[in-house]
Order: sequence, then structure tokens, then C-alpha cells
Amino acid sequence: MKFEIVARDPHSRARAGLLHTPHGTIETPAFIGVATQGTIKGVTVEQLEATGLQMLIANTYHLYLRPGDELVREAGGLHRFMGWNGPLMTDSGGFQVFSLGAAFGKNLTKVAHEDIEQAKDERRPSVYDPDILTQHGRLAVIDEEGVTFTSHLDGSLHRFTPERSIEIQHNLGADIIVAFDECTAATADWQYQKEAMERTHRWAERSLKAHRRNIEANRAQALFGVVQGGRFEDLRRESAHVLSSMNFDGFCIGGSYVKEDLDTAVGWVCEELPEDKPRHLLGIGEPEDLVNGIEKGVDLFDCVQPTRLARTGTVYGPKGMKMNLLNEQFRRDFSPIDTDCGCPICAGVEGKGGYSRAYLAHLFHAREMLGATLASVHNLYYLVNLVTVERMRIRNNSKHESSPTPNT
RNA sequence: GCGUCGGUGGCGGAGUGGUCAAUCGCACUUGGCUGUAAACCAAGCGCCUUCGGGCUACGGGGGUUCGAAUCCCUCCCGGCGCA
Repeated sequence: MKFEIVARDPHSRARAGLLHTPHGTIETPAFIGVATQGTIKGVTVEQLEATGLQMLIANTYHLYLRPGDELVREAGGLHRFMGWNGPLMTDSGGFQVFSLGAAFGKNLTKVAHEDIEQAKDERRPSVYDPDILTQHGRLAVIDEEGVTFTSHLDGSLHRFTPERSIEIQHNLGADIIVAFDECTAATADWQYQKEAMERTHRWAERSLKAHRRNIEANRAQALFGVVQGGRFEDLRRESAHVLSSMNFDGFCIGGSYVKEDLDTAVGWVCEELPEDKPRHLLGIGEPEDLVNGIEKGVDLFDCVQPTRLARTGTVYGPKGMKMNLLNEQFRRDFSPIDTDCGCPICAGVEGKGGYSRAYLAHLFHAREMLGATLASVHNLYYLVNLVTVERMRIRNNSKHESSPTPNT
């Protein structure tokens, strides 16, 4: 995998680049679609192409449980299995350490509010002990070696270590894979964040080692390490610094956040990471977050937000304002979601008119699955386009600053 | 006409003397959703409120009772059966 920076914004740390993968080149900054179970829920590959998405990210934990990574390998790898020929990455299962662990059963989310219930992460035993799961009322428990999961599908017991996550990801065969890490709660204290971060660093080394061992025989090409450290500047910088010294092909910025911390944390990390490698801000998000992240120097984003919102009836309207199409006011609103939007849902395809808010509202009220599909296509298009505009802006600004690097 | 069963909130449908403004669905209204335990979750849903409470309600009317959606009488309406 090769990464080249083609333009830099003179007014910020933003940069535009090209990320070459065996399945094509990604123009960065880019928004990546989340295809957890090997699909962006409710959207076909053909429809995805119409959104302009350049890359998708699938999930190790989900695909390992079902249909099984061996089966995917048998199918010829995830690309072939899901019919997506473009660039593909897989997440390591690190996020499930959080969502099935510290966050389980609480009202904890990736980007939380300041007043959330504290997610207490008591010190864990240092050895693998399956019994602790039941004692803690969660589906994932961490120890030094790895994480013990109770399947959310059937309650069966599973074990992930960095080595295992990498092995599974190699079986899945994405272009970019991610080191196994621990996503911590936004409000975890300094002591715990440090402990978790250092463990994540040890896991990063092990992931790297496992990756190197298998890389020749497998399809997976590039490995990204994950920066942690929570809301603490010293830890974030340290994490970025330590990981930079390892031989990763790129870096993810992980963790969960209190909204106000997001921007600062991303800023600290990007200042420490090497300039010549791509940075992926995991699981973020909202339009303003993308703009802020790009300004800080982030190259890649992925987020479930556009599709999850879409499935539940919320779309990005004019100027990115969120609209809940189930609200009464849209029942007789026969205009498109956004008159200025060029997506197939709003603008239609090849001269055929698009869909109206009222029609979408009807689909959602009637619980017709097409509603989720149409709204997902629109929301994805919106975010992809937003990032594309930013990318163009960086390239154009850069040109005026007499950058010799030509555009592609 | 006689007999019989039944009439409860927008709808379906519980409740059959007090703990009932009334279980539960659905519909409706509004929130929330950021590396997907998520086509999901939460709250509200008679009227008024200074949020303590107050008022009007279970087909209509009249009784019994300290107290009735629940018991009795009567009227109206509907289903079924017999003429």
C-alpha cells in the first residue's frame, strides 16, 4: 500500500492525498462506508457506487461469528463474497471490547454527553477467566492477553487476542486491516486510560508481529495501529508517539469521546503522527466532525451515523440540518429532501425525478424497507460529497500557494 | 315481538364493587442515535394545572353503596337464535 500527499492546505493541517490499494486508489480525505456484516445495511453495491463511496469497512467480530471467517476465505475473500471490488478494510473487533464491555447495558455511546454515567473499568484479572463474564453483567471482559466475548447472537463464549484478530482479518482478506485495541469509555479516568493505552500498545506490537508472520500467504496488505489515550493530552501524544515508532502502514485514532474532547484529542494526535502515513479517525461522523477532522489532518473517516440515522428516518437536509422524516410536518411536503442535493434520491437519475419528503415519510410510517434504503443512499451521498468538497478546496488552495504537485 | 350475548380512551381489546384516568397491542406525537448487541431505543398520548393537585369520563338516564366501568332498574344501539 502506498500513500502520497498531493496537496496541503496552507491555512490548516489539512492535506489531500492518494491511497493506493490493491483494489484501487482512494482520494483522501475520504469518508468510508460502514459495512459491518459485509453490507451497508439495506443498500446494494450498485447503489453504493452511486453515492461515491470509495472504500468500505467491515467488522472482524461480526463476520467471525457469522458466517465465519473461514467461510469468507472459502468464498474467495470478503471482496468477492460481498461483491465489492473497491478498496476494503476491516476493523479489529476493538470497538466491541467497548460496546459489549464497559458500555454494555449502559447508555454509553461513541460520542457521549458530559453528564453520562461513569463507565467504571475496574482492574481486570491478569489471566483469562471465563467466569468473570457472568460476574460483570457484560458481554466482553478484558485481560492482559485478550478479550473474552459472549456472543450477542447465541451467548456462546469466544476469545479474541491480537493474534486471533489478525488471523481472522487475514482470512477476510481486506486491503487494510486494523490492530486489535481496546476502545475505552470517554469518561474513564487517567489511571485507567493509561493502563488501557499501554495494553493497547502491547497488543499493537503483537498485532504487527502476527501480521508480519502471515502477510506473504494472505491477501491483507496493510495494517493500521490504533491510537488511544482518552481525553488526556499527555496520553494521546504518548500513544501517537509510541505507535509512530512501530512499523504500521497507517494509524487509526480510536476511543470514545465527550463531544467537546473530540477536536482537541484529534489535534494532539495528528501533531504527533508521521506526516507521510494515512490517518483514520475511527467512527466519526457528523458533518462538523468531518470538517474539523480534515482541518486537523485526518485522511479517512468511517461512521455508522449516516446509515443508522437513515434507517430510523433521519436525513441530512439543506445545509446539513438533520430532519426526522417521521415528523408530522413532512407528511404533505412534496419537495425533495434537499433541492440542492445531486444524489439519486433527491435529483433522480437520468432525467427521472427523485423522491419527495412526503413519499419518504410515508415509507417510514408504513415501515417499508425502501425508506431505509433511499434515506441511506442520500445520507451517504451527503457525507461523501461534503468530504469531496473539502478535498477539492484543499487541492485548489494548495495550487494557489504554488504547490508543484499536480492533481489527478 | 320473545330470548340471549354485548356496548370501555383514535382503533383492537383487558378490567367485572375500592389500589382505575383505566393492563396490553396498534396508531399517533416528540426525543435520541458518531470504529452497528441498532430497519432500533426512550418518553408522551381525556381536559386543566402555580406540577401539590383539580375536573370530566367506561352507550343515555335513574338507583343501591361510605365508594360503581364493575351490582339493580329502565331506555337506546349492535350481534346471534326463535317466532
